[in-house]
Amino acid sequence: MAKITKQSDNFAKWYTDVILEADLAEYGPVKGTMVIKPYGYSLWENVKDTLNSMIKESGHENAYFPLFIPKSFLEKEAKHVEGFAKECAVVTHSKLISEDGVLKVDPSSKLEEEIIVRPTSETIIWHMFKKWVTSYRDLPIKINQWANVVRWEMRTRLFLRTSEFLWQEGHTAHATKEEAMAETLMIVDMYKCLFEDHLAIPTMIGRKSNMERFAGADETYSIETMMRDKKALQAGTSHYLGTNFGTAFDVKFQSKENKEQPVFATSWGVSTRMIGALIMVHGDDKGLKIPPRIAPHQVVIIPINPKNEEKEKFDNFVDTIYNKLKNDSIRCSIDNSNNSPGFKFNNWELKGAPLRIDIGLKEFQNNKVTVCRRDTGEKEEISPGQLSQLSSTLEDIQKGMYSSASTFLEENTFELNDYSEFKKLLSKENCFIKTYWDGSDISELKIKQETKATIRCILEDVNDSNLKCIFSGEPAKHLVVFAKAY
RNA sequence: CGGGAUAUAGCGUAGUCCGGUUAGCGCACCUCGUUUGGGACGAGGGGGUCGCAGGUUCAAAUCCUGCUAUCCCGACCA
Repeated sequence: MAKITKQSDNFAKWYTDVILEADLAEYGPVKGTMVIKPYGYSLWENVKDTLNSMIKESGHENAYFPLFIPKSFLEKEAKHVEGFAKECAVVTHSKLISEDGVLKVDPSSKLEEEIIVRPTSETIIWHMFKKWVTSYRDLPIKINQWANVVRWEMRTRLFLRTSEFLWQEGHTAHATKEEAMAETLMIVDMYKCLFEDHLAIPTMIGRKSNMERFAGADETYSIETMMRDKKALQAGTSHYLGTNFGTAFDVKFQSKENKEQPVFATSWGVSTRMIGALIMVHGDDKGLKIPPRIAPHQVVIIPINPKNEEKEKFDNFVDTIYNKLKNDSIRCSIDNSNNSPGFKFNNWELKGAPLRIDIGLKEFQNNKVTVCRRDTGEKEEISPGQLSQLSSTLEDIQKGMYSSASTFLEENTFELNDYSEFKKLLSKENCFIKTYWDGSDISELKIKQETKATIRCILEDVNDSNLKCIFSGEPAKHLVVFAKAY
């Protein structure tokens, strides 16, 4: 049977093994594409549903904008062009001709204007916002869309970087800078809550440096997370776009005072990449470990009755247990597959189900069930009457997963301000390093070239002449966190 | 976009150097039986345009040419 590579042997291989073996996803026929299988998709759906209600509760409305974007739209915002030009799928023709069963592009169907498959939707959305905004009464507009986008990446990995991925992209338009900035920050908090409370993933949050900022943003805030191999993964971003897109698409509004004013923008998103984070933050050598709140199966029941003794009564007993859990709103399923118990135990550990309930003849006769925790491996016999405590066990697992991930992040985050120590530490192991930086591109670039570590985010600004940049020794402007990143 | 490797059943592979039976094996699958508390076992069975297109030859998975795709490593990126 399939065994997965140990994390310590080859973390990258472990990651791929887990995804394929746990049946989350598999490779699509076109390079960089991925089929998200039912188990992986239901995981995504649970996250999506949670986030979707947060988005709606915070006053946003869902809408849908087209996949196809005229090439000319992308040209309108200079930095945006620069950022995305190198990774766009382009539609140039609309017809194929069949020659002896071989399909060829019909040259006569060449498009007047080439069409871009959206790498993100700012341009098409701001094109529409121009039509929608004339007065201060039209603002703010707070739109979100769940969509797929395409970025033609050189190097791809399941969930982390695929040519096509699923995400949510929020786009808002505001009358003032303050309001847009407040929106940007509110979203950061929303993502923080999603990651910490639901995915049990601790975060490190801050602004991006010039070099790492989103193409077309004035400020990018990012949600940084630490994987088990101690590399950083940017798991979500929220951008303050200033008036860049408003200006590029000529969107203006008339104020109460009848003055023409520019429109301020934000955009923000999290993608299926977050599933990658989930895998790499919690997984172990047995496989996935999914936090109860988003687990497709919170409890899996494994009946063990090889000889079908007292079949009817036994099955009724199992059903009773199942129904009790259902009534407690626990996502629960019974594994009646033809596999041996041993296989099922391993398989559900691989798939990361938080709790397992074994019911054999032994339990049946004693009116008990055996509960086994994925996180600790602990087994406990309880009576059916005690099943109601499982909801709190699940919460306990959820909290435990968050706190152990938190401890891991803390234990592997160091504060230092000596460059030779910095280099020594990073050459030895991956980690997060908090340190001071002078804010210059040159220092950042040099550090990246020498250590491969990048500024993940700016934690805070500093104004103290005693604090010096770790690289240049010049007065420091920011406290930042460095790490090697995915 | 550079460097490397690979392409044989659903998956993993042997065979390729040195052309020659009906392309072999493991896993998975199907049937039957025995099993089942930490990845069960036996017997039987089905499944292959050997990546694609040409060429050499009496004969090509094997040699030659071209193409395509994927994987790994770098540069770039959510």
